[in-house]
Amino acid sequence: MGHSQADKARSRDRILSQAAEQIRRSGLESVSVGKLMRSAELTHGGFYGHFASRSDLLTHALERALDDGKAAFEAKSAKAAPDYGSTVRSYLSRAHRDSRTTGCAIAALAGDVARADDPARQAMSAHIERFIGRMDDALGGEDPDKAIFAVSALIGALVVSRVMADEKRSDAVLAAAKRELLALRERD
Amino acid sequence: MGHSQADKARSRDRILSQAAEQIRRSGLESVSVGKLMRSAELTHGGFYGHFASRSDLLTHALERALDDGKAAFEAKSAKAAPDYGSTVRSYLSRAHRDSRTTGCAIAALAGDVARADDPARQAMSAHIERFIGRMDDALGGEDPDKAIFAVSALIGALVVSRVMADEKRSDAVLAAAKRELLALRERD
DNA sequence: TGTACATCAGTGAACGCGCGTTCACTGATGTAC
DNA sequence: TGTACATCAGTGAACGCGCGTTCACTGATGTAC
Repeated sequence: MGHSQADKARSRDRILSQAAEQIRRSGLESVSVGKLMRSAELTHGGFYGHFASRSDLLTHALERALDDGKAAFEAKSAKAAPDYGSTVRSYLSRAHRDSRTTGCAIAALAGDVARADDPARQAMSAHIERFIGRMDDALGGEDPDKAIFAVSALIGALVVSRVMADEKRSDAVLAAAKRELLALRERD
Repeated sequence: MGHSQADKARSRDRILSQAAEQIRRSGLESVSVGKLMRSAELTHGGFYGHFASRSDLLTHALERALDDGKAAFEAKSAKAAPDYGSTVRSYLSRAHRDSRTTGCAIAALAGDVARADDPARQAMSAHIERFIGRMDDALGGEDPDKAIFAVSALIGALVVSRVMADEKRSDAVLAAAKRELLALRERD
């Protein structure tokens, strides 16, 4: 336990990154202050030096999860201007399906956020819009509806593939969506 | 408080339907035994005459929610063999988006079930497969992948539309998905 | 550069509360005669 | 059909526990001189 300002910043960062992982693993409401602080190697009393309340932490943890997910995803596509095909293939890969804790946080938390308060919905909406924007660019920007639809379908297919109890059927969902979304580019 | 066997069956039914509503409103883990029993106009002690544990109740409540959602949806399409176009239009209506508590439970709970235990994923998987089967019939049964994709995209678009904080953008998600999914039928 | 001291990051006991679950009890139900 | 009684649906007090939050405290940090 350090006492410097730099230590405090590092503590906050550790708390947030543990919280972000936790909400993606088990949902927005799964975070408990005591367990969270223990996982960040601190004691529960110190929590309120970093956040005003558990609910305040949740807002920041959601933002962090969304940023982490985007960063992980953009790191993979590497290039400044990722193309449509590789985004679809990477998003609908089995590796992405199986890494809920590090993958796209929109897919991991959309169901939770749909019933959350306005700040949470605002935060996720902004990330979805950015995702749509990138897809629109990748599609040439001629038909914004295609980008909106592609993003919705990517998220839907990933979520459904994570529900399917039978792995072969789960794979089939990813494969079907991949095929149809790649075909979408050619259409009209 | 009745004491007959018929009364007990009615009590169980009331508990389950309250629980099903609750999990669709606020998520699988939001159910508390005390509040649930109060909402079913009983006291908490009686709960264990109906279910072995809270977790046992959750499994049954999920099944109930899935059945309720399917029933509500099939009642709307009325016919024995609902067609593809009307299913898409009804699923992606603003009315459906705005009635999370009574609409499709797959969309309401997919995110929760993706991180739930195997029984829950089995139960929802079965409902998704049935939905895919109906869509495959409606599409003529020539390309099963199309039905898988359509179901994934319907669920994704509904979930995303429920996240969007701006109502116009939420409407745009529904409209874009509607257009693209109706076009899907004509393709190949 | 060295000392004195205010600041403040982190600790851990304590709080009131709601949770899931158990259990002795009450009294209506429904069956055996 | 009428009575005696076993069954059992539902009640409500009690349990141990973990929760979010507060607070007096400790001791390292970093600043003023």
